[in-house]
Amino acid sequence: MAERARTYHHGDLRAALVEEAATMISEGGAASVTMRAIGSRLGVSRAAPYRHFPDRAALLVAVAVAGFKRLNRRLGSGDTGASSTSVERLRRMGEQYVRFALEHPAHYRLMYGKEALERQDQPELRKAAGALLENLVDVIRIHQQRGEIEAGDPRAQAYVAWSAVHGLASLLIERQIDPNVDVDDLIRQTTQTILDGMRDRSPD
Amino acid sequence: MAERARTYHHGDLRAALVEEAATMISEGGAASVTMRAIGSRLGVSRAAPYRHFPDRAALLVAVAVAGFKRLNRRLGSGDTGASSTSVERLRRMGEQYVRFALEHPAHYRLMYGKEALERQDQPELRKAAGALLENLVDVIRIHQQRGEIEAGDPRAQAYVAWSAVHGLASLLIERQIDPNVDVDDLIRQTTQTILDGMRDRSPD
DNA sequence: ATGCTGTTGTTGACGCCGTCAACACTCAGC
DNA sequence: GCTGAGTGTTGACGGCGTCAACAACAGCAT
Repeated sequence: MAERARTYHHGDLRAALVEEAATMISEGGAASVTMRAIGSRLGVSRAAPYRHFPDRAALLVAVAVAGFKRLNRRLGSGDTGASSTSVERLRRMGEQYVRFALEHPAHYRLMYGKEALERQDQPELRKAAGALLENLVDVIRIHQQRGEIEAGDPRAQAYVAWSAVHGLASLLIERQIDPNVDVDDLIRQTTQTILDGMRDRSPD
Repeated sequence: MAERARTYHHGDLRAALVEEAATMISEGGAASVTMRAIGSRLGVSRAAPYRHFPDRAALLVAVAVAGFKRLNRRLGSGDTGASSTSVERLRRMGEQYVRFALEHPAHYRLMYGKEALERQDQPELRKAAGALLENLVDVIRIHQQRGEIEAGDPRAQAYVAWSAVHGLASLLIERQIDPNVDVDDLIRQTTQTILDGMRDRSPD
């Protein structure tokens, strides 16, 4: 069941393609994922991937979707327990978000780079990114109810927070930030600034 | 001096290439800028651009640098006068930043997309982006001295603010944000949250 | 004016790419 | 065992970036 020992049919080429593409992306960026190269690496012909994806962009979209799911899982696993004091959970989410991007820069780039996918509105991708947003909205709503975050449309606040961490991740990945600054400090300061800006100041 | 009326030599092909590339990018994205297409559009051969740029990436870098300069000029032109109340100037910078990105999405993408440029550390590009950061640091320092922004490393604060507006611009461009939300409101809320988070709370 | 030299533009060719069409193999179910 | 759908292969086409060899021009010294 494990290895089908060189049969004509691969066994599960589709899954293998997505996995191998992710590996290639981390090694040489999305541009290095060519249909010919990935076929060769998996021991199949250049046209074999077309039995599972209509074109190269579709394969890359599948990889991007997988990335969003991984990221989502990572963010969700952050202590759902109410043990966290204050808005600690939100801070941790932001931190994990940026850390994911730094650990998988090329993959992260692909997830947000519509350019590389050159396609109209991938619904799958939109759904995966949407799930991430929903997660964030939920957490924000919880903290609103606890009075730790000012009232207002939680979706808008989620967009603001998402913008901050995505922007930081993007600038770091694209090497727009002086390598001498302490990344951990910067992450902390970014999340802290956002949280301070969203803190409930009603008793002011 | 204006038109050299079909001579063998173009006159100023280098400048024409950068300009035409920018046009093509706005029309069909960076991917549509091929050496053959741009040559054809300018009435020269496919290899002519190579007399002015070592390869396609170098041409795109030149376009990206031009974009940073335009953006910088736009941000700088925002009322240097001390007439602005409070941190109004910072808010306006953020707004103009995002607006630029929305008006020139493909160009903006190129400016930050190292992937498309697939190159090691373009010093020209680094310098252009660096100028933008310096600008922001200067303005933040001014507001710090006025006591409108909490003390601390202004560079770190600049990175935080930059992250927020860049992230928002990026998410908007990549259509990750529900088109039903009011973009102007979102821009305002983002800049406001960042400014609140950076506001001096020493008399707390 | 003439010829030299460096710059700029052209054409031909190479290899790589995505993709399609036609063909080949394999396997499950009859 | 036959069949048909699913999967993988090969050949071919056009487009791409790029290099090498060649051609036209501009400016300058003579």
